[in-house]
Amino acid sequence: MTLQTAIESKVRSAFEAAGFDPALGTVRPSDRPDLADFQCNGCLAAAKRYRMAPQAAYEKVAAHLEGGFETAFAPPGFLNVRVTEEGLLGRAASLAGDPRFGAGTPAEGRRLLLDYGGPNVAKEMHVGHLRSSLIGEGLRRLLAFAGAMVEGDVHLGDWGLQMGQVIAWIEEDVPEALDGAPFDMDDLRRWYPAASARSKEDEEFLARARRVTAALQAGEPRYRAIWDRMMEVSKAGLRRDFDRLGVGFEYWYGESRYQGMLDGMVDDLLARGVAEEDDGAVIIRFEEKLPPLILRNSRGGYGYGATDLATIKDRVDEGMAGGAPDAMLYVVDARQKLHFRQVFAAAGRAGYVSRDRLEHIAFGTVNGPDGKPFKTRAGGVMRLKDLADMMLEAATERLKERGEVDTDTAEQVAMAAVKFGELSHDREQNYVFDVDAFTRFEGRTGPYLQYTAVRLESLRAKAAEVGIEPGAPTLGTGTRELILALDAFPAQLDRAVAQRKPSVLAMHAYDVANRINACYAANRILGAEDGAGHLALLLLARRQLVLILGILGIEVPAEM
RNA sequence: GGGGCGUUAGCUCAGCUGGAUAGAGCAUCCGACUUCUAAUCGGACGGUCGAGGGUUCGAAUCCUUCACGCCCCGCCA
Repeated sequence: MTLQTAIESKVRSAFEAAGFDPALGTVRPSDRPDLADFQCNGCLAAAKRYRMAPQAAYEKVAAHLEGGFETAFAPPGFLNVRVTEEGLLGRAASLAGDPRFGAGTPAEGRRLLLDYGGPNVAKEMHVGHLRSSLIGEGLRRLLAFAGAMVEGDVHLGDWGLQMGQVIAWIEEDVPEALDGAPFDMDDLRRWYPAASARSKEDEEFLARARRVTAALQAGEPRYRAIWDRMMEVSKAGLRRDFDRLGVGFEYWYGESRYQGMLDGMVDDLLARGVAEEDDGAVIIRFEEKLPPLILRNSRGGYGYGATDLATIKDRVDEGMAGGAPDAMLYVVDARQKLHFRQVFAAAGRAGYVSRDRLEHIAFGTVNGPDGKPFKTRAGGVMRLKDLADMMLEAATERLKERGEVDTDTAEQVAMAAVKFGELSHDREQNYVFDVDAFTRFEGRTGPYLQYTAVRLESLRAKAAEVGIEPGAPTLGTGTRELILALDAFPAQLDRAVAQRKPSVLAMHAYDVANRINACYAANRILGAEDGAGHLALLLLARRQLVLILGILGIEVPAEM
């Protein structure tokens, strides 16, 4: 049990014993660490509800409080709690024997299917894919740690007009490829944007792309063959990018998987009166002021409304390992919010799955320093690989200042900067992608967290050399703050899980690291009388830090 | 026109759902390595919380109006 929950339980009982609503006894970390470790604001509410002075309410509650902590009244009506030194040391001792640091399993037994990544075939991944990939992977690890059974599906954009566009482009510009001439990711990287750009300005080309799309979907062998090869080349490239980020999936399904289901699904929905025809298109209407979802356009083609709905049906029917998921989580750009509301409502209406089992984990746009969606100086989007290489170069430069550069270490540092840079932001907000800020490794960054862990390991080794082994934790400058931070982990985990936000844990990790470093600076280990006790505490904190970094997908190098 | 999100320190962002003196990082300035990794630590500077009105003991937080910005709105995904 954490200090916070233990104290809260006592405070609530005291409120009850005093004749007040126990719900008023909510305890939280204090806003004023100079005055208290925890605070309860319930006396203010009690004063109002039971018509008495806040201090009188406090006196009544305090009369029933005892054990392990000191309380004080502070105007206008705060109940301040200070943990005793014995209480702190006791908590440190109990944490030392707990690999999970008191963390519960708020997602225990839940079977969750996570849809994230979502790259398009034939198109290289760029910085825009970072958010979905890293938030998705972070959530997967977070939820798994919280006791859930989680599986991920990359949900490739491998079908539809975009594919027709590229094939139409190939047919015209590099017809030999259609006849079997080899091509690679670099070729695809040129073709896709060219095809996409041309579709916007050349109506005739767009019309042709539509015909190609229809033919591909109808199974035209030559188109199908080149599509297969594009998939092969593309997936290999995507795997490289995902591997480098440490992002993995159980399923590499794509939109193409559901194509065979669409006719039957739409017919069924029409027959059951869930869907209806309108202007030649098939749509689902909603009672709420929600625009209808288009399943099939007037030309008989299917868009992603139909595909996404079929995906849900398939995930319920085929499920994950061991059956249907309890919930499906979509880590997708916030701009798709309306679309998912429609699709989720449609899934509910169709009877595939109830809406409360579908969640859109929306995230904001990555903007450039100008406040508009991020573009490179050249005006294009930055490739994921280019970003990673740029980070690697920056990390290598930094490591050079210390001596020999280990390539793996440089890569770990670079990825830590990328991941923490992403995961420390609230996913729901847009954020500014600033190259200079990203390649800085000081302050609230991934490398700072790694550095904190690395120097402690170094310290442990040096201490061992001179015969200092971690002993029973002792208190010193900054140790109170450190133990309180470690104690807060279970609550932060609960919050991160409830809000589906790895960023909550990222912030907590920084908090822990910050306090570790303060202790490190203030308390000498080697040659100090209580060195063994402080070392124990630092290493305990390091263990929690490394645990959280693991959840965030950040590795800790041996040296840096 | 309808809807969503946002506006907090020079910059980038927190602020645990109504509480104390609104907090970090970066930037700037001042300190701290002959002894454990200075990618660090300590301190200073810096804010009419977009504007007005309201709700109440109390508002960055809730309601409302307005301004500005980004985004979405039946046959692209």
